[in-house]
Amino acid sequence: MPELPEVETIARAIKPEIVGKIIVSANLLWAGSLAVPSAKKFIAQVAGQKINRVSRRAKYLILHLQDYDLLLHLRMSGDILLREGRSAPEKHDRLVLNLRTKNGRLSQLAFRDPRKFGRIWLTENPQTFLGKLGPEPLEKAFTPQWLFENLQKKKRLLKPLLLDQTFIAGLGNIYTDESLHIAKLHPLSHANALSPDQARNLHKAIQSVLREGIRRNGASIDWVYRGGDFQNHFRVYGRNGSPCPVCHAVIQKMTVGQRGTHVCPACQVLERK
DNA sequence: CACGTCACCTGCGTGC
DNA sequence: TGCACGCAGGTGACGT
Repeated sequence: MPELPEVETIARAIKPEIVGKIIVSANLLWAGSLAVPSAKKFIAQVAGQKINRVSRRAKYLILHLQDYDLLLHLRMSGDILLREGRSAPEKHDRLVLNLRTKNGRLSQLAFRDPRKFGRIWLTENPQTFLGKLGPEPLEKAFTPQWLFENLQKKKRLLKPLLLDQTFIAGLGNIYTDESLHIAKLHPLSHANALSPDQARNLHKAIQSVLREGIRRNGASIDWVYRGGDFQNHFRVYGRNGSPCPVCHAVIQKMTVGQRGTHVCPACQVLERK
């Protein structure tokens, strides 16, 4: 489930539930989920740490602890679940943090990840792992001007570029397809061929679709469910064979950079350069 | 630098 | 019902 709006939804949901609590202990059920440090160090270092703050950067969820930052990346199938009290780990739990409030109330934070692609970092230097990310698309540094200038510098195909987290941070397959459709741009366009107007439209589309995703609490598809409903408002993603909501042409599915890609052949015309 | 390919994993829907 | 297959919201390591 995890693109920017989904991770943001999770961050907002768990923040009031876990800030101020103490991580009493950690139960690491799949060591492969741990990027850094070693399992032994992780368990020792995380124990006793208070959760001071929760934030998000790109698709990373960040728990700011007393002495470390705990970074969680959900990749394709990860999720975060909170449980009251103490219960046995569930089938796809990869890490469970046992929490306690000052007055002794117990709860758990579970990192659930069926496909085991997700990763966890416990570090004093988060910039080591977050430093190469591009701008946050909903923050000030991401302006139409910035987008145009930086598209000009890239020869790459538009969709793979938008998926590149070092270019812009937070877009994934769904929100990229949706953005391109709103901006009436073809995923196979060359980045440096966009006009200032097209760049401005793309900028606006990216921001509006991410805001819509957040407003709808993200998209919940397949067996991963978080209560969001953006999946009911997709314009093109997963809608191949259905009519375009704008012009009613039949939406087509193609492959771009090994990713399923959805376009309206009438709205998104590939200009040959 | 840009691009393609593969690897990492499990689960679900489809079609035979 | 069983089974093979294709596909999935992401990224990183290669090779050309």
